[in-house]
Amino acid sequence: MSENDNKTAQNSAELATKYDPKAVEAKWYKYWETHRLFHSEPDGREPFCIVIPPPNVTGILHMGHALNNTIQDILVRRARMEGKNALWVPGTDHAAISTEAKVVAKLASEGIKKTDLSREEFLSHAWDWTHKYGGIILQQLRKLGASCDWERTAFTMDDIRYRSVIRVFVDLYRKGLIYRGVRMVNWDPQALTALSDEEVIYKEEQSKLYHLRYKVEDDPEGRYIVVATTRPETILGDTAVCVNPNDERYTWLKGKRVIVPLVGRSVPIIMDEYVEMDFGTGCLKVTPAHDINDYMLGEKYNLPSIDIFNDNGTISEKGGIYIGMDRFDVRKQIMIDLDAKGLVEKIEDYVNKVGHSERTDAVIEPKLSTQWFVRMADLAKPALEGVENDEVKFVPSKFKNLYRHWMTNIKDWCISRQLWWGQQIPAYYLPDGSFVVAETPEEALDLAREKSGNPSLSADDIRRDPDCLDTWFSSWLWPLSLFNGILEPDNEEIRYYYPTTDLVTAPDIIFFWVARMIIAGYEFHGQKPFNNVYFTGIVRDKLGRKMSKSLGNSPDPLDLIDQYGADGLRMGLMRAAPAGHDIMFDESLCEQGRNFCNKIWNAFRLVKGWKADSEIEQPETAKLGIEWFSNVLNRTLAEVDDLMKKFRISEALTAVYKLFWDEFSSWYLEVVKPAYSQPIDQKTYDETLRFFDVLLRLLHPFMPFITEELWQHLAERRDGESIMYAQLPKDEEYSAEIISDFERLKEVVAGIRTIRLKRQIPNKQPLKLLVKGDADSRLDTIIRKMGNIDTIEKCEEKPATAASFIVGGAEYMIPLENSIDKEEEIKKLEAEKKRFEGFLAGVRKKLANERFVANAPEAVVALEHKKESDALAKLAAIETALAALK
RNA sequence: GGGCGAUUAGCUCAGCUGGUUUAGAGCGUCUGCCUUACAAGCAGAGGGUCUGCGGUUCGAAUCCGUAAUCGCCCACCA
Repeated sequence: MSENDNKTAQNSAELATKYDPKAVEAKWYKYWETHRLFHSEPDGREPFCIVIPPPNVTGILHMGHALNNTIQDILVRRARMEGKNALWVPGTDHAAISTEAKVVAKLASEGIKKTDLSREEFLSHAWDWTHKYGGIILQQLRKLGASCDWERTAFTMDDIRYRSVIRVFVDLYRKGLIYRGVRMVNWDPQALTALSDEEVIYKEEQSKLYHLRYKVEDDPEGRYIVVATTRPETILGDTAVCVNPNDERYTWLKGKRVIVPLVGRSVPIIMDEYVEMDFGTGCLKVTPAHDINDYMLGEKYNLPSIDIFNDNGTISEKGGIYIGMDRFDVRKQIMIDLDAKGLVEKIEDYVNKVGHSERTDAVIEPKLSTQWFVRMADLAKPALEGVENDEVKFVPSKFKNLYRHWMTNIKDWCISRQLWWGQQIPAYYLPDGSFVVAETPEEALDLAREKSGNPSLSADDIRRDPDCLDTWFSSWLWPLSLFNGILEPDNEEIRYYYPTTDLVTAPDIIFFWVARMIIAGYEFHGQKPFNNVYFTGIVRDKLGRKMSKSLGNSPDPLDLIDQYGADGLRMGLMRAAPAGHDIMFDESLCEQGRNFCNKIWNAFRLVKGWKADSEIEQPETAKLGIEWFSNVLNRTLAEVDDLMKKFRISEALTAVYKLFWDEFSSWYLEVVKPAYSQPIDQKTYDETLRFFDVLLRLLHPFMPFITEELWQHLAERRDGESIMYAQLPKDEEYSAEIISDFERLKEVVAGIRTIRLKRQIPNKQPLKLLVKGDADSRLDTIIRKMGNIDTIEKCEEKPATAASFIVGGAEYMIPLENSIDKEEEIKKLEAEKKRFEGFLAGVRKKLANERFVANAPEAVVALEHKKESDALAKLAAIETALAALK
């Protein structure tokens, strides 16, 4: 490959006028990979490490991934170029619920029911599925340019990670931090499993508040009370009605019983202050089996609990009626039946929040069941402290509040899932119903024999818990388990790479994952898992809506790469993505990125097209241009360094963007550019290539492909070398004065160009420039070149027909043959005069204020004085210009 | 119900230890250019008084308070 490319590099005329990412990206990615340039092993250098937030193994790349992984890649690539031993570890997550759901659906389409399969058979289908679809997303990450060390690709269910999870479970159990118990849990009737609190998403929904009549038992007057509920189907499980004891409307009910409609069950009236008197009717039906609050009331008053639902959300035998019907169908039917009996008082519109499963979106059913839990309160303490004292730094820091709130109100974590796809809980039940917890079946048997006092117990006598662990129970170990830090806590890799450097993730998994990793880090390794957490924003569409499959508003990142190139997509995403702020994504952002690639490409074509000649003397313009640009370059290097340290990545990219486009292309290249088909002097040529080299290095973390491509055209290199390892210059000095002098020059040139535009003077026609007043002539040669000025002269009297503009304290004039529009000139000058008079008045007001002069720092006062004198000079120039006109 | 964040140009956003010229960028708009690196481009122009009100300060887009609007997170009100 290099032979061919080097040939094209010899002659830029062969480079296309447009950059074509397709031809370049695949080639370089392969080059990087085959030369193992992403690979890292422990050595003497300072480590820099990021672990990828493992995407769902069967998932595909979406915009959130694109953003998140671009940021990680930028950080890793930059670290490499700073001389660090940079490692980015990739991997995927087994995503228990969603993968199992996909496999179940696939089997169903083949007419196979999960219940007909053994656990082993099902798992073999699941592994087939994982191997077939797994890792697609990792291929997609390659398209994005992600410089992951693929040799280290891990999976939350592979051997090391599986065993790590089991070891941790046993460890926590033995520490008394894992327990098994009956609790009200969030049940997903579609996935048929319990969920943790974090996996429930509450959505506001338009629903109804049904007012139902419950007859008072044996009441001679035939009175009834009205109960308000959003879930009439649950009356099948009612075991009481509750009112507030202070509610005078209902004191007559004390000690009475009411009849549950349709089912005809007699239930007691209980009195508890939990009931709000002013909500609904003030009467609350109590269904201990299907509502967390009712459950607590049931416990308190010793009420029976009737579980009227099957696991799949249909009515169970215990419901008595509607057996086998779906809960939502029952809701409709029961209202018809109640209405027929005259038991419906009224139906109101009502907005309430309904819990949905994060994975399946099914409406969650609160359900009593036996599950495994992690006791969190003590585990959370060191993790809370670590973030509070910035040992783990959050960027932006506002997420500390969120974290603190969650950590200080942390609930026990329900970790068992009624699934097969995942790490099976290592608990083994004895014939008597008690259990032991152990890493292996052998160990479990030993423990069981010991516990039962029966040495003849065999493996067949003990039964392993069929449930699996929550996926997050494996991903919370990720920064440790990737380096085998759980099974071998003192190995070389974990010692070298842990704690990792940065974690990049979206804020919506701060509790699911980030908080728990921090907890796990302190608990299982005595150390934080990472130094910094960078929270990205959420990618939204132009209208601010979250991107989602159902809305169809999410572009496919691969399509975008196809259209704009990976660099274009990366650039577009990053320009709009400050930390922690959601980004309103618009394809025009990618267009900008693509255009920028093209700009770089064409700047390169220009430079490579020059013929250098060592016989030619370096012109003054080039000398001055080089002096100026190297200062601007150094200033930007420092600026970018500072911004990157603060994770202000989009600002850093903006700085680089402007440096390349505005300063380098629009000014520097134009200043040093030789006349058409003329050779350039060797010195300027070499300097320009040097600048280009530094610019490419600076750009590389953001735009890896085009920079690698051009870097290889720039200079000869050996096979296996890459810009990836070219080092960034650091701590270069610059002069602010040289830069500001050039800024003034830009104003002068812009002034000349404006006059040309307004007067319709072609750029080709050379002009004469007259200068009146105090002006530095050091950069005059550049003014000549950039403004196409043939002579610059000092002058005292303004010619009658000269158009003019003012920069600093000097007036610049272009004598014109045809007369000028006096009125317009005067108007313009008057406006400018007014502006500066206002400005001057402000400055003088400050300076006249004794307290300002006394209190403000010296430098600030000096600056005000400088502003004053500058404004005075400018005003004087304006005045003389006006006088000359009038 | 609690908490957090936002409100700056037509749009999307910078401006994060108060003073760097009475606010910057990109996109869009307007004007003139196919000037042999780039029309995916070049050269220019216009456009905001920083959501309202009050305060602190010599000085406020920046700090404090308050109101309004929007967004997010958390919470067991049927």
